[in-house]
Amino acid sequence: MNAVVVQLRPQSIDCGVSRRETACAECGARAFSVCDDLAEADLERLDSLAETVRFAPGEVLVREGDPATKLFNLTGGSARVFKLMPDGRRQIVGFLFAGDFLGLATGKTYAFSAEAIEPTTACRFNRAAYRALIDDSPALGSALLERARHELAAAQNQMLLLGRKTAQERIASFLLDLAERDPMRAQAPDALHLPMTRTDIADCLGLTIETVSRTLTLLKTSGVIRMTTLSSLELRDPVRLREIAEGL
Amino acid sequence: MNAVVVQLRPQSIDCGVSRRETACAECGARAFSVCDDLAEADLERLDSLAETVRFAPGEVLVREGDPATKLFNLTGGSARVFKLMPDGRRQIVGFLFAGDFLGLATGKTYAFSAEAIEPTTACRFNRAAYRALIDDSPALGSALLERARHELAAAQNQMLLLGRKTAQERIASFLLDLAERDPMRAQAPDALHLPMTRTDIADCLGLTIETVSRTLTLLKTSGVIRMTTLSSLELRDPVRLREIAEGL
DNA sequence: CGCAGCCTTGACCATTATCAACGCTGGTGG
DNA sequence: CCACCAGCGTTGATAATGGTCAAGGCTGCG
Repeated sequence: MNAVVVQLRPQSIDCGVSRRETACAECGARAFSVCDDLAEADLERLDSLAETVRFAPGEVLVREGDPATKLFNLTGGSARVFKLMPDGRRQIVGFLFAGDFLGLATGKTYAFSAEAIEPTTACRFNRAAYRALIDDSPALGSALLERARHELAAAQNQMLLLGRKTAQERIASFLLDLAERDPMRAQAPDALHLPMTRTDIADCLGLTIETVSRTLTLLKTSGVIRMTTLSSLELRDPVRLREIAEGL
Repeated sequence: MNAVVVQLRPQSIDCGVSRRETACAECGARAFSVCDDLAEADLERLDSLAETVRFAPGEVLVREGDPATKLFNLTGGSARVFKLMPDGRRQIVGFLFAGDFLGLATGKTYAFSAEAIEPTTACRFNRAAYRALIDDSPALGSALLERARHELAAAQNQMLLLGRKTAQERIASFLLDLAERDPMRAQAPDALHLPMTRTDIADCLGLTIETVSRTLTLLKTSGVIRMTTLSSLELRDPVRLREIAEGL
């Protein structure tokens, strides 16, 4: 397979993994090329651009306001992307998992911070060199544009969630979203791993940890979900959960 | 000026206005080319793709769920872009003004609806043909990617607003945002036109019309703004307004 | 001039935030 | 190996922000 750009899971295009890393152990089965027509020279350039980096939990990938010199492509683990207000209020604008790209929304400086949640590995690129490569390769450019479209659509869904949904609807939407975006480690169908803390979930959904906790208890009590441990649960009634998420 | 892509105002790249329309009366002074290197053949293609359309207030430009066959570029007036929940709850994900592009976040079907607020004119394109042109023209593609970046960054700011700001902070942010995005019709500096209804503002900020009204009254009373008519106001203390928006 | 639609204001209510206490759990050191 | 401690999560009581319901006032158009 001669592909720099691989799809690690549905609707998640990895635009950074170099050839050596294409056969990712975890997700190799799903990986397929969406960008076969890159020239050998481009592949060499990408290889020379990329470096593999590791982050411990809590470690900073990028900091809001810093000059945006690097782009990242998560190859393992997970990260939170967030914005802060001067008084410390935090809004998590997204979680990243293996295959997700960090830096699409980035201009001269980062408009958000990002931290690893778990031990995390990523492919790091020099932004300027990467952009030069995009300009040379229309296929890579349109793949990125496609990804930006998905992120924008996801952002609009999140606006609907934050602006108009109740606490229960938010939690239900969040769980379904997570199940769809991070199916890699599902041991069983409808099993779900929550690498992030309750505080992270609260800051993503515009709630407090208490409300998150109470709402999870509510869903648990009504039999829609079952919590196996603090960080893993089971969607016992995904259909009902979807109805709740949509406000039905 | 040989430019299909013109910048109508800072950070707003018009990727659709054909040559004939480049010298827009309202904003001609600010327009400049960001995409000079399009071939004459591409210009002809764009011309043949584009058609000018008019919308009366309330008229639908696109409807959520419909096949996405058209893209739009507003050349005058304004529009609201929104998502609906089954029970009618509405979230406005953005307002569009002259020079704004509609359809960036669009895949096979529209993920949002859009309606004209005022009498509105737009340049309409066939999506498939437009995408083909993008593939042929790297400059146009990267201009679109750049625009997608800005929209994504704006979406993240809106998430912070919806998830973590108080009613007063939301209104202040909204007014400042509007002042920045729609400076065209400013008669005086810090004068501001509100083409949308209170309901629109509420549905954009995740509030009710009553809260919007009360909060505007509050800002009026504290002397930060002054309302000239229902749909136009004056930012009397932009610095203080900014502080309020940031939660200081 | 009158009406319809939108906006404002007021009174009351509810969802969620805040404050507080307690419990679980995993890691560390005795 | 067990016990303690720190950090995170849960639960409860109370409070507040913003929502709901209701009435009245502009305003612009016919």
